[in-house]
Amino acid sequence: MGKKDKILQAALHLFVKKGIDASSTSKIAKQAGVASGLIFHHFGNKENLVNEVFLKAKSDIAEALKKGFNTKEFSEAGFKKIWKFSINIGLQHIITIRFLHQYSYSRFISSKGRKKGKLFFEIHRAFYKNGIQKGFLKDLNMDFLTEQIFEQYLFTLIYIDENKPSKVVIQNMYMIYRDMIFK
Amino acid sequence: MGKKDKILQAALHLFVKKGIDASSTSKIAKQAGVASGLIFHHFGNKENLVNEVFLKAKSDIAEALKKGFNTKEFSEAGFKKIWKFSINIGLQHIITIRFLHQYSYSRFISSKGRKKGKLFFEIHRAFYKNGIQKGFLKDLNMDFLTEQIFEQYLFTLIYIDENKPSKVVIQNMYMIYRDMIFK
Amino acid sequence: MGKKDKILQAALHLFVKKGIDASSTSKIAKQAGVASGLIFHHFGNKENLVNEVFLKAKSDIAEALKKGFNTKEFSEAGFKKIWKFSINIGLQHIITIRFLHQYSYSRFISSKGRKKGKLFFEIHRAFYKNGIQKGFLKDLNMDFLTEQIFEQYLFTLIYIDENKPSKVVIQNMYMIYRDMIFK
Amino acid sequence: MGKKDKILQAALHLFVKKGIDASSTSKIAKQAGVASGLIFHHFGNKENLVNEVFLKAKSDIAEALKKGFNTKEFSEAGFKKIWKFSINIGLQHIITIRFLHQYSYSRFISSKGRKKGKLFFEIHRAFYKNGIQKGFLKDLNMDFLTEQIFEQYLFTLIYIDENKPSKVVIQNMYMIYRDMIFK
DNA sequence: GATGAATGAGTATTCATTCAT
DNA sequence: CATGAATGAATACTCATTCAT
Repeated sequence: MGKKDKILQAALHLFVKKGIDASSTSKIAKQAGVASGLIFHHFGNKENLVNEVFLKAKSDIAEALKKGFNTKEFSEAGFKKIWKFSINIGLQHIITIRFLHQYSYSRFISSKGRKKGKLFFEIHRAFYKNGIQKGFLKDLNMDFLTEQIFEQYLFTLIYIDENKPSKVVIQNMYMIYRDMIFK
Repeated sequence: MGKKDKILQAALHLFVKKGIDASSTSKIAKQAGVASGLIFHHFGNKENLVNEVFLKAKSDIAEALKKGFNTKEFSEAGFKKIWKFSINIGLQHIITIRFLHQYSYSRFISSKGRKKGKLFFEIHRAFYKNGIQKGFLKDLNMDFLTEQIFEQYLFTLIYIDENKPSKVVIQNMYMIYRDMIFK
Repeated sequence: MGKKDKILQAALHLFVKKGIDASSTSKIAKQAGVASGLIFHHFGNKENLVNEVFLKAKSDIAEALKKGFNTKEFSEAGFKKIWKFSINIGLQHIITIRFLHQYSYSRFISSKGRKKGKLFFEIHRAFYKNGIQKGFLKDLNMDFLTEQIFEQYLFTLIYIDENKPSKVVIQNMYMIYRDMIFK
Repeated sequence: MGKKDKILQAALHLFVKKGIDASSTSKIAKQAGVASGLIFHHFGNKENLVNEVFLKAKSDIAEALKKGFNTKEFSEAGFKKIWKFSINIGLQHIITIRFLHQYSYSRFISSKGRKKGKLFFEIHRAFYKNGIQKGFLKDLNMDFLTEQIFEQYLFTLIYIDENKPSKVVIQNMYMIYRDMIFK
């Protein structure tokens, strides 16, 4: 892995563990095993670093989730399959998920970064749109719907990771999820 | 207002606007119009100050919401009334709400503080419990249910504050909310 | 001497010896025997410190020179007396003089500071004005005249300090000086 | 223009605008449109670069002024002609002039560099010497005289550049200049 | 209760310089 | 000749906290 990637990785982990403000650039550099100046050579300043971590996080999750979408045709069974798959993927990327939960809507992410980040999930938007058109899903504002679903997705993953609930509880969680958006 | 309260108020506003890490005690003191040393005279250290801000926030919201609960008997109509009332109250205390959204589950709040904070909402837990017993609500783990509801409440308020949605959209938001927890 | 004054003094000496850019605030603090943070407590930032050093320098010199002016009435004999007196005073404050020579017209001094600094020399301006009115001095733009004279004064002092010239040479220097401005 | 010359030019401009300490090698490289390493390839270190900029500056000015000296025979009329010519030349090279004014006697220029720099002005020294011998100029120490004249020349140019004075004022400035050194 | 001078470790960032390519 | 990634010491400035008044 190149040194730039090592910085991104170390930053992601520290941001989640300690918070962005409390993760000094020198600690990030030490953790990444590079000179402190290299962060500024590659990213210019800490703010840019944070935004690049964010973009990589969104991109990584979007990439990993993509494999679950083998169709644009919405169906309830298909949705449940995707949900299960997505939860599994999310638990495999739990650090990245935690970062997104903590910072997606924080002052650390510029609105430019937020906009760029949304582009990675076009495939999901299309799927939900199809669900609305076919009459499965509530006819909600698309923007609100997708944000709500993603927030809920993140919250669910963190709850699972922290409380290791039984299969029954997870089943309950799915139901809540489904009832929120299905007609 | 006493100087101690001025400090608490200034801290709340700065924490929401700039973040806790980025709100230095000296800036808080300046904003409150008091000497920097006074914060340590009253609160000992910054950590204690943060936790007292948190406790006051929870207490203020709980106190304000109390007036909406004139019964412990759960009913769908009563729930909707309370929901509307709570949204109005929340928008009147939007700064406090934002603070709770950002920091309730953050590393800044000690587990002791979090526990204390839950006590203020006994009245709500009782109400939901009654809702489960009467068969209105899904038979979910009480802890998960209340956390989920409060998170959802905060998210809704912030979405409304930021996007000023139409009555129809707010109605939709209520429906999502209701379908999540009602059987 | 208070700690604030110790900082001003240490800064003056370092600025002259090493240059302003090369005199780090931590070196200034160490030289002054105070904590590094105290500079920022008292002056806010390095720029302000530099400007306060400048103002103190101008004020100190102006104060010391004042004693030489017991009249506002210009005369050639009086002028020569004042010149000799001023040279002696200047040599006693040679560090301060060097600071003014190096930085009075540098980018380190704000135009606001420069303006304030001029006020200290009202007494001189009045004296030269009188000299022009009485027909002793060339009828030059007052602003140009006084700046020219002060620059020349600083240059002379530094030449004397560095080359320790004989009385004859100093006499020559006076003549140059006189011929520049006398009709 | 070769890349080496581009570096020298960019350095000159930045040194005048921002100061030498505040002009980092990487900024110089960026301004010159070359890779940062190239400065060290050509000049070894920053100090050498500064001294080469200085030498080029002196050489450029000396070269440009040379054309005004078509005689070694001093005369008052000749001197005035040369003065006017030199002021015009100086204004055409104002950046270079400013560099010399700021740094000729600064700690950035090594004594070796200063000595080398003086060689470019042999033609002037000879001219003034002739002026002393012929009884036009005061019988001052040659070293003091030439330094004084050059300092005065630089100061005059900067005053003109900054204040755009009228012809009358410039005429006054010449008179001061003349009276300083003429018997 | 209230002030604000004083501390010194810590922060983001810059810098001159090196070196493999 | 030319590039730009990489280094780590140094810099201006901030911070939580203490303490004498």
